[in-house]
Amino acid sequence: MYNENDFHYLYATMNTNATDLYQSWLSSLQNSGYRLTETRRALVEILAASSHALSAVELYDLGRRECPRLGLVTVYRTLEKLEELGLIQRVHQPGGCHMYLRAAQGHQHLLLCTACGRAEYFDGDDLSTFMNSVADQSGFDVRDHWLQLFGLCQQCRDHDL
Amino acid sequence: MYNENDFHYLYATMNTNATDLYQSWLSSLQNSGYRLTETRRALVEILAASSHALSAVELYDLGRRECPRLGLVTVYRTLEKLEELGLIQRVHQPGGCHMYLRAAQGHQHLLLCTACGRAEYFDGDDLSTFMNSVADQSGFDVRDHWLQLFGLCQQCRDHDL
DNA sequence: CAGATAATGACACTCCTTTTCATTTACACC
DNA sequence: GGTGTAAATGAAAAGGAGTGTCATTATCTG
Repeated sequence: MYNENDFHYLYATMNTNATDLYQSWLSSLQNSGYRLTETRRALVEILAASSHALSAVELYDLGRRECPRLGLVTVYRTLEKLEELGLIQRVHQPGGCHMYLRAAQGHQHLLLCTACGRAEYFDGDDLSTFMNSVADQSGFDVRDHWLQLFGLCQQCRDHDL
Repeated sequence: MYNENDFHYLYATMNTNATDLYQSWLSSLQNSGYRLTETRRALVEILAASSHALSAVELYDLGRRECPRLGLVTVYRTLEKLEELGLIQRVHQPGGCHMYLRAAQGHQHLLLCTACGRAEYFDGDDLSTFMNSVADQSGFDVRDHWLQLFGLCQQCRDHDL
């Protein structure tokens, strides 16, 4: 079962995609006039590599491994900047709504494993037909949507039997 | 624009549907061994009649009109019980995730007006085809989903013209 | 290398929510 | 209808998450 304190689940080793993401996030920060500090690099690296949505405290604990002097305030401020730049986004789950994950690209939607907490994006079919029919029936001018799916990821299904 | 303190928007006069809901919620509470107090009736009445998701404090302020001695603690406990019974559910919005609304029935999904805050349910087309295709592609065993649409409701569109 | 200023971490503070506890109230039973 | 028991209430206090303040440190520019 998913254990919030088991960082093995929270922080996978960095793969090529994550490295690209890491570099591009650093560029984004720099292009927006933000400085690249050791602390910030560490936090960005963790977030870019994470396969799970992270809370501020989880990120704080992970960050302190590399920067023992890290303060929780810095974590909040870093999350704030990354969200402002559209690089990460908040993830809402039944258990809590203050977790952060790399932002969706285009029409991606979120798949969350209820057992291990893993978060994945999938490229959603276009839902605009559906949305238009809703708009017609309701009188709403639909401008945005959130779609999240919950279930068991491949690994957790395998473990179960 | 939507003003949190303007209760006219938050608490419409009770219509027939709301009365039915109110009565059935009271029965649910009673059937589960909970007692029907004056305070509880008032809070249930407000929630059943509300066209907007309400925060604890909003419910508190509305409740105090009928029960001036009402405490905020009671509001939290009442929300807890109603949620436990599946009568209300939390609504997650960009601005906050601690608002409550009557629970969705069956395959209903949520429509939220970003201008006035009005919340409506619509009977969603069955998304199971879509979900199956996601399951096939991702390896996830999809068990549940959240779908929320954001936009402008009819009234707010008219006002904006 | 030096100056300007962004970023940091410690501390204090606010806001939302939960816990504790004495009092009040609803319901079941007689 | 009274009466007893246990749930429900409200006040006060405690807990936790997130935000401001400020002196110090670090980054980037020139």
